[in-house]
Formats: sequence, structure tokens, C-alpha cells
Amino acid sequence: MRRQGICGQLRATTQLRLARLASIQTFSANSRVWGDDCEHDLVGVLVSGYLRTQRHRIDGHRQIVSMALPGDFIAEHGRKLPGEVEAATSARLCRFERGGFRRLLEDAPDLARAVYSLRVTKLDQLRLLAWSLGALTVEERLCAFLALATRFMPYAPIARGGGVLTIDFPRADIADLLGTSVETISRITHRLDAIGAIRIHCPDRFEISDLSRLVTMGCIDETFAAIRFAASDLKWARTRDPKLPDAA
Amino acid sequence: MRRQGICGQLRATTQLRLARLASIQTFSANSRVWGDDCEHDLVGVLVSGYLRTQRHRIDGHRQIVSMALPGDFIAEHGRKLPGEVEAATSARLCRFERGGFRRLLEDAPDLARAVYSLRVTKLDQLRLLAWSLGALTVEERLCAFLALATRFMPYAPIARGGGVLTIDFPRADIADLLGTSVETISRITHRLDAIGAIRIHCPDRFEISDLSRLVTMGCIDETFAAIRFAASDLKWARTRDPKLPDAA
DNA sequence: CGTATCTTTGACCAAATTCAAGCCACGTGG
DNA sequence: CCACGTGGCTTGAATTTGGTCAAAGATACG
Repeated sequence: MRRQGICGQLRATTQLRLARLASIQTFSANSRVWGDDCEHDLVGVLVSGYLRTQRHRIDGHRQIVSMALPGDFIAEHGRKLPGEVEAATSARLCRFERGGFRRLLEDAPDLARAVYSLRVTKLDQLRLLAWSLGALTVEERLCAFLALATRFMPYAPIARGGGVLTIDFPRADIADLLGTSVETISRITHRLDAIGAIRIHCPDRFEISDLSRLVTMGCIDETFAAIRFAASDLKWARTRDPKLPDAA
Repeated sequence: MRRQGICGQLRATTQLRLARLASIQTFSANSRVWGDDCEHDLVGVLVSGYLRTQRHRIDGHRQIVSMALPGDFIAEHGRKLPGEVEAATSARLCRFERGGFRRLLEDAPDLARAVYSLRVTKLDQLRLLAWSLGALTVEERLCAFLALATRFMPYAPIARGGGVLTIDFPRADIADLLGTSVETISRITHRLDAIGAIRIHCPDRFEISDLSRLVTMGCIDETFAAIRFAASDLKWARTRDPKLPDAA
């Protein structure tokens, strides 16, 4: 895990100093990680599970604006914009003591560079989301999501080609990420099944025989290979339950 | 201008070293600023005018993913994700020589910090856009846009309270930013006029008598005051045609 | 004065939301 | 072991929003 995400890009000394600031924190599904009622700063690396950054309307309608994947660097500062971070699944966060982190940031340029480049990655992902929300139909968005999900969620290749994708967070989160409703997600997955783009094994498990077809249906031909995810390098090393270091 | 945007946060020596890397570049409306066919990196500060960061679908449908305002720090790196930057209006960019900028970034921590904090601001703006595209109706989005526009576009207070907002980029850009069509923008502005939320003076000039009403209609009560824009501090100092320094 | 561009308006249509009910799997407690 | 309730998923029907197409006004520009 140390080789992934932020830590892989750091010098040994910086890693060490960072480790001294770290402590593992556990969250259960749907618990609040950061928000109004929490302490001000949040800095850390997600070790396992998924977090969602979201925002509500007065009427309760929710939009997820970003999903944090294992390996992602998390940083929320105490500015007072509506928004909160919750655990989409049970999750473990390697949290850094904020004062110490800030100081380390000052005199470890390799850390500053790593943090910056991870922010750029997040920005790219968010641009992709905004684009898909504004320019794509729900069906296209879902195809794009499924295709991309093979890059950061369990995707087991199968004999006859293709693979089986397991979505490990609830339908409602997919719906709120794609700006639609669970009903529509259901309808569309079944439609995709009907035309043979996917095969539904069970509600959270889909067989994808032709990934490139999904990519094209999701209008992300150029993007699919180019977009970066924290988790995409390690590719399910972590499903083999790696023993965790004292600090990620 | 030096006190705004990125430069206001820098030490004098850094400002000086930055100025040596700078050169002003002019773009006419709708010209390409950065994209596939351009050279790899783009680093600079927008001096005047507006840039749009956008992305196309194969069918030509365009989504604007971010508007750069005067004072905004621009940085696009040579990763190969679809997307391009164009001038929405005629614009002047204070561009930095990229190699030199990269080197300066290494040993000027104040610059690194400033660049980072501007990235965070951009991220907030993008989150707001993604949220509004996913969670709001077109009418709400437009109300939110108009309200926010008073923060970064010419907004002249008038005697009877409220003010007159001048939109200085074309309707089509508003439509593509809000993920809708010019027809819908037209219909909705007239509807807003009918219910008295705004008064249309001419197609690009609206009188807003009750800004807080627009804010509420746009579902951004919490956000309106909290969100930051590069331009919102200087507030039309620049409409008085400041003479420009050699480097922004 | 004609042409091009932008805006407005109308009619029509498709996509997707909402509301409602039904289904299924699961866990709990009698 | 079964009844029951809960939560998540599916399906249907009615409704609405907003997109597309087409044409008519406006406005600016040579």
C-alpha cells in the first residue's frame, strides 16, 4: 500500500515523518466522516472502503460530487461551503494529524508536489463528472460509469472473455452520483441486459463481455485509458487482504 | 492587479522572479487557447476576458466545465484527456514560461502554496457546478448562475435598490455551461421576468431587484457568500481600465 | 439595404421523474 | 421453523421537464 497513492511518490524520510502523524480510523457504512458538526480539518489517505463527498438540497435531494477510492488522498479544509463526506461502505482512513501535516507540507517539497498532483487527478475526475452530467443521457452516463468501474472496483476476468464487475456500493449511491434515480438505474441496467451490452448476474454484479462497447456507449473512448484513479495501479492487490502497515 | 489572484499572496522576490517569466498573450473571441493541436503546457494568469474549459461529444454537443475569470490562475498540463480551452471573449493572458515556472515552483514555497490554494478554489467551483447539474432544475441553475454572476461580472447598483447585471459572454456559453439550450435559457429568463424575479433590459442585461430571492431560487443560500472567485475581491476595479503592469 | 447572427416563440416529442405497488432476500423474534 | 417487518430492487402508469426542429423577429454590420 505504501507504494500506492500518495506515499509511492515520497522520499523515504518524508514517508517516515508522515507515518509519525498517522493513525487509522474506522468508519461504518453511512457514518459521517466530515461535515458541519465535525472538527475542522480532514487530511488522510483512504485505506479501504469508499467515501462519498456529497451535498444536499433543502428538499433532501442529494448529489454525490466525488467518490473517494482506496488509495485516494483526502483533504477537506474548514471553509464553510455546504458539503459533507460520508462513508459509502465501511471504511478505514489513515488520518494525519493536521497541524503536523501542514508543517510537513512546508518543508517537504516532494509531499507538496504529490499532494498537488493528486488534486489535479481529482480535478480531472470532477471535470469528467460535470461533463457527463451536463452532456450525456442517463444511459450514456451509466455505461461510462460501468466501464470506468472496471478500473477501480473488483473486476474478475472470465474464460470466454470479458469479466464480471462487482459494484461495492449501494444502488442509491450510483443514482445520486449519476444525478438520477434508482428506478432509472434499474430500468437502464435491464435495458442494457436486453440489448446484450451487459448481463445481470445479481443486482450488484454484472458481466461485461465487450468492455470497449460500453466505453463507446458511454462516449468516453478517449478518456477511458487516460483518466487516472488512485486504485487503478494496484488493481485488486488489496482484495487479497494485504496486511496493513502502521501508516498507509 | 498584482494584489489580486495569485500574485497578491506572493513575496516580493517571488513576484519579481515570476515577472521575468511572464509575457502577455492576446486571444480573440472563440480562438483556441489550449488543446490537442497546441503546445503541451499552459500556465498563466488571465488578465482580462473570459476563457472556457470545455469538452465535446462526438456529435458536437459541448459542455463547458469551467469558466476562467480575470485574475484566475490557469494551468493545463499535457495529459491526454479530452478537453480544450478557448477564449469566450477577447482575452489577455499573462503567460509564464513553463520550464521556468516549474523550477520556480520547486524553490518558492509561497508560490506552491498559492497555486495549491487556487486549485482548491477551482475544485469548489467545479463541485458547485457538478452539484447544480445533477441536483437542480434548469431554472434553479439559471437563478444560481445569475446570482453568482453578480459576484464576478459587471453589476451596477441602481437607485431603487438592486442592480443591473451585464453578462459579458454569449448566450450559447451560458447554455453550455448550465447543460441546456439557448432556447431554454430564453424561455426561462422571460419566465423569471414574468414573475418579477428579474427584469430584462436587453438580452445581455438584467435588472435584479431582489438578489436574495434569486439566491434562494437557485438553492445556494449557504453557498452564495462562501464561494470564492478570483475576481470577486477586486469587484470591477478593472472596469476602470487599470493600466497593466508588465506582468499581472 | 441585404446578409449574417442572435434571440424569441411555437409545436411536438422523447426522456426521465414521481408515485405507487409489488417482489425478493434477509434477519429477528415468537 | 415460520411469521413478520425491513430494506433494497423492480415494474408500471401518469406526468413533466426540457430538448429538437422550424420559423419568425431583432440587431448589427458591411
